[in-house]
Amino acid sequence: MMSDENGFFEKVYRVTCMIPPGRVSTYGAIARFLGSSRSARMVGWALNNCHSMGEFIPAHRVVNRNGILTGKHHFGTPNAMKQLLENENIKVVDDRVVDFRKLLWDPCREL
DNA sequence: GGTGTGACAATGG
DNA sequence: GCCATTGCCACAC
Repeated sequence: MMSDENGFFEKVYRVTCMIPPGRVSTYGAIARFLGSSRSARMVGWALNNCHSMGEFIPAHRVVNRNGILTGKHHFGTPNAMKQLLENENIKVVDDRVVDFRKLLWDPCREL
C-alpha cells in the first residue's frame, strides 16, 4: 500500500523525467542517486515497466555507462530511441551518444 | 515465501 | 586494452 510512490520504480520514473532535454543519464548514476548504486539493472527494468505507467517517460535519455543505447530495442522500434535523441539535438552514431561524456547528466552532481 | 529475472556496472584474466 | 565472468538489488510470478 502506498508503496507506489515510495517504490524504487516511482523514483526512477521521477528522476528520468527530471533529465533536462539535450542531456543523457546513465542507469548507474540514477541508481546511485536513489541510494542503490548497485541496482543499476533495476533502473532499466523500471523503465521497462514505464509503458504501464500511462505517462511518457524520456527513457531514451537513459543509456548505459558506455553511452550506448542498450534499450533501444525496447522502444518498440530500434529507430525510435535514436530518433528521439536526435530530436533533443543529441547526436547518435552507431547507437552511441556522441560526446556522451559532456552530455552526461548526473543527478547527484547537477542537483 | 522462494525463485528468477533484468534496458548494468565493476572486476579479473 | 579488450573479452569473459560475477555481483547485485528490487520487483514479478
